[in-house]
Amino acid sequence: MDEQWMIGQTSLSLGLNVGGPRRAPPVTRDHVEEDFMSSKKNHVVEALEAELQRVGKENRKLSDMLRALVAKYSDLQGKVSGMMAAAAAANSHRQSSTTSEGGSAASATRKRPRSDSLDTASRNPSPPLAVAGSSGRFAVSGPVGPDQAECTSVHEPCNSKRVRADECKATRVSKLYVHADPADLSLVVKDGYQWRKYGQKVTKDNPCPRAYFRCSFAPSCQVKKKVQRSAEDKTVLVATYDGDHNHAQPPKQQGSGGRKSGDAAAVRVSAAPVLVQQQRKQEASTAEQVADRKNLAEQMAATLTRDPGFKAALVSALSGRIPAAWPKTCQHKRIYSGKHFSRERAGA
DNA sequence: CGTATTTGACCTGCGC
DNA sequence: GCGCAGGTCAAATACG
Ligand SMILES: [Zn+2]
Repeated sequence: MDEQWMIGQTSLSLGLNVGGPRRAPPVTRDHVEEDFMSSKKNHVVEALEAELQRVGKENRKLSDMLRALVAKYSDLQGKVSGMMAAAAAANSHRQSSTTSEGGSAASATRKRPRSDSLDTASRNPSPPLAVAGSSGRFAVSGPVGPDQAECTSVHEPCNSKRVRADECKATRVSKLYVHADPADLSLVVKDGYQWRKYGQKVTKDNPCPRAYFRCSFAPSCQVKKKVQRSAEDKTVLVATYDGDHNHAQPPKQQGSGGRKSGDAAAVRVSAAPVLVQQQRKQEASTAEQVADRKNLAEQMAATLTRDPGFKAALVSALSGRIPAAWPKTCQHKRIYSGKHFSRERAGA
């Protein structure tokens, strides 16, 4: 089905793999030479065909692996969601007794618990799920020890009223608790990704402002995060991640000119990014770990399978031609995808 | 000079 | 319909 594409792409790698036998336009001088050239040409064609077959084979192999990955993922996701449902049921039982958030009774009375997990999460420390199967309890309420980060994540289904149709694809929301110096006013959680701050707001139930960040790979990556100091313990930064990155963590490179990204500025925060990542893994129970990894796999699988250019990228990768610079070009344009969203919404 | 951040204005959803 | 609160935009500003 992709033969045309394959041909086009393999022609890219010809230069790499075949290399030598590129001949000049045939100016026929001799029958002998012509014969020689034609035989050589045949040789090249054979080599090309072999290469084509090899690449096709690899492509099939990778596709199979991807399929298996997706299948495994959906299987595990089913299990996880089952566990989540059970945990949520258990959670809702004791939720009434564990509203230990503090004395913010006024705000609590004003609003009914919304389905928006971000909102509820910020006012209610008990997470919307408890995936910790082994430990039984999943306490994120209190601040963790110094230099520790704790993370909880959830697949947000389409039940939120505020979630619009275009966001209905089960956005993942995860919370990360990072210990930070209270004297440091920067609301930056260094997690290895690059973020662009696009807003700050003082919320009602917390005197500390909440900062809004968007992945600097936007609009290709729609991940957002909110960072706010815990109302109880100002040494704790609560980072709420909305979505999953569809790319790897950027290397510690900063573009020419301009200033450092917010991520780089976060050196002041106690937890190093790698540390955070590792602690996320460590804190997470095995179930969550699996879910986390699965989610990553899902992201990759979904992205790849959805992307028509996946195969092209695959072949490009095989031939070492990954377009590494594309996010940079994206950054150059000041694209606010959200603007289009909101404006369109306003129009409609 | 190019890019990131700041910050007031604006938009949208929700409760009354 | 109005007011409130959270979220986002984008011009102005800061920075390397
Ligand atoms: Zn991203």
